Amino acid sequence: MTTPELFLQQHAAAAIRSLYQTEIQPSTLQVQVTRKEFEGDYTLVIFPLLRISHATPENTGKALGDWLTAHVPEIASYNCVKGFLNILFSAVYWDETFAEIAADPAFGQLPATGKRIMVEFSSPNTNKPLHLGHIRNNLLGDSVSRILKAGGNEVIKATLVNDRGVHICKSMLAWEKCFDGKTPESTGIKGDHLVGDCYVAFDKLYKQEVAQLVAGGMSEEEAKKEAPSLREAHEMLVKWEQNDPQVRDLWKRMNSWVFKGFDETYKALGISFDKVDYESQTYLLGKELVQKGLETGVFVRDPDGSVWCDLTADGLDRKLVLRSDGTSVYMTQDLGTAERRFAQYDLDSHVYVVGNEQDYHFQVLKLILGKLGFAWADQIYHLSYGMVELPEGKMKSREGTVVDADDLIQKMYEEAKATSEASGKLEDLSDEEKERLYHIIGLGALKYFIIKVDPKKTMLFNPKESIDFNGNTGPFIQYTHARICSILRKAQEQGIDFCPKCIRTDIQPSAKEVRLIKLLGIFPAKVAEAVQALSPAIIANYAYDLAKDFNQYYHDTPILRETDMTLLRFRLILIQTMARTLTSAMDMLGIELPERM
RNA sequence: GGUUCCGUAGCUCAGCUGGAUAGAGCAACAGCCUUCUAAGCUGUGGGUCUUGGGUUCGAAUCCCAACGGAAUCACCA
Repeated sequence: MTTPELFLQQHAAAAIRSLYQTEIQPSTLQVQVTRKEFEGDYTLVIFPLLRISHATPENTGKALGDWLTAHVPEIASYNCVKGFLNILFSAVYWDETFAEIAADPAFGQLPATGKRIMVEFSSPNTNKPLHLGHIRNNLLGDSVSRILKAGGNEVIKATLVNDRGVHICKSMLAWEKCFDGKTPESTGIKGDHLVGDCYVAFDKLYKQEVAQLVAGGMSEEEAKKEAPSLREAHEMLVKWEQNDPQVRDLWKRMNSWVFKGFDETYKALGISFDKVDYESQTYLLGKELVQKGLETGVFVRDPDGSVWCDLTADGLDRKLVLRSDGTSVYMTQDLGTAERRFAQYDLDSHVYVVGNEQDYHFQVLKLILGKLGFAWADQIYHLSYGMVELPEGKMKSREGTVVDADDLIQKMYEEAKATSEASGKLEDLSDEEKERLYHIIGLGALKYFIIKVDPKKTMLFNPKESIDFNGNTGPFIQYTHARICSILRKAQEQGIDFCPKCIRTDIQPSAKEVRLIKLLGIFPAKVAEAVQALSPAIIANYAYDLAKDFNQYYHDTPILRETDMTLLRFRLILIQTMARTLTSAMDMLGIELPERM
């Protein structure tokens, strides 16, 4: 399908060839949607053409406009304001464009690229429950996966669970010391929260110890290193690495609590993975790469045995890839994991959804992989997203200012329930159906709220003002869809038959209908843009525009009271197409659209 | 200090491959439920697009500088 922009560019280029005997690349012509205060559908910007026409903007525009209306049947009329040539397409053109969209079952799906892409996201630590920051990560990762899929790619959703390290030992230690053998079963506390409580308890204990040491005359810096609980945690990590059965057992036990808790949260968020890696199984990867790098001179070994990569020539620092004791660091593991994944899955590219505090890390990762000679190094994308901040600033787990994921999801559900009950529109539904709806709506509000903002920007969340259900929100779009479904339901009850394949092309669509068709037509371009930018926000804002436009249309077009059957069918097909487009856009965001609410 | 990112209405955000008078929502105010769902629609007020230069016929958008904010610069992950 050619877009109106392309269509106009091509014909305008032909006009220029004919009028001025000049060849011009159609893509260099500037075409935009006409601003609504002017009459027209699309606007060709004339200014850049003046050096070809050697005439005033008005005369150039008039010459082009005359040529176009005379030679292109789809162009009905034009007007020229200053250097802007506003073009009106004929009704037939819009009908045909719309017929194409409506008849295309895969509208908005881009052609298959044959590429396989891995998207890694979520990657939680197993020492505390998920919070709002993780929600942003999860939603972005899930949505980007869906967008890439709509963009014609095969997508593998992966996560790397950070299940080992000192932080877990801290929780384990605190559990042994102060939790009297409490379990999720014995307390009824969700596993990840219980382990999170242990982590907090550790921190409390640790701080007390540091304070005591400082009171005893030690410097604060030294006290922070010497606190007995921290030493114990480190000893525990060493035991873990030596496969000490007792430590391993506790580790497995506590991790299993956490995994069970995470599963619930993922389920509530509607998120799943195709591939789950555990750091306890991958943390040794990458050591052979270090060896290889040493042989090829990419890395150098310092006298103390540590191995480094010198990136000063690239404007960065020296980066450690192996400690002096021969153990690996984060970077080592990431190098190895990337190599293994590309080889194992024959990936064409790999997206990492990780917060912007790791921008530097990924810059280095990419560089090193390139130096090691992997051709796919430049196919690694770091989808770097900004932090979620509270009005008081950053969330700090130690100060108890984190917004817990489970709590937030629950709160959204409750508000959806309260709002729905107040409206009283769902009384005939079963309790089960109602529960499902409250969940869909609450989650829709939460997801949309987070995903509509540009990933790279820091975003603000105010827990005191609950996430809105009015205006530019998920529920607004869900509501719009429910209204559309309601109309289609009623049309069906009345026995009106309409199928997208048989749109008559002799209808004069109203201005609002033309606007809707135009907006629908942009959708594939929006998908392409979102794929390119790895940004769900583009799709979210598009979906809102579509819903907003529909609501205005809905308000003053009495669709079901139309008596002309041809026009009625046209309208029904139009709103059916709207529903389909809305559904596929929201599907890319992972937001469900209820048929009523 | 080096590097990267951000700065648009009272608040939260769009717009950024340069184009016409900078857009939504929230909050405030005024209307619209006998008509397909009022989680909606219409209207009013609200802006030096942080500032200053530059490029251009034309800049919120591109370049440079300043100011303000964030991230990062570990033998942490």
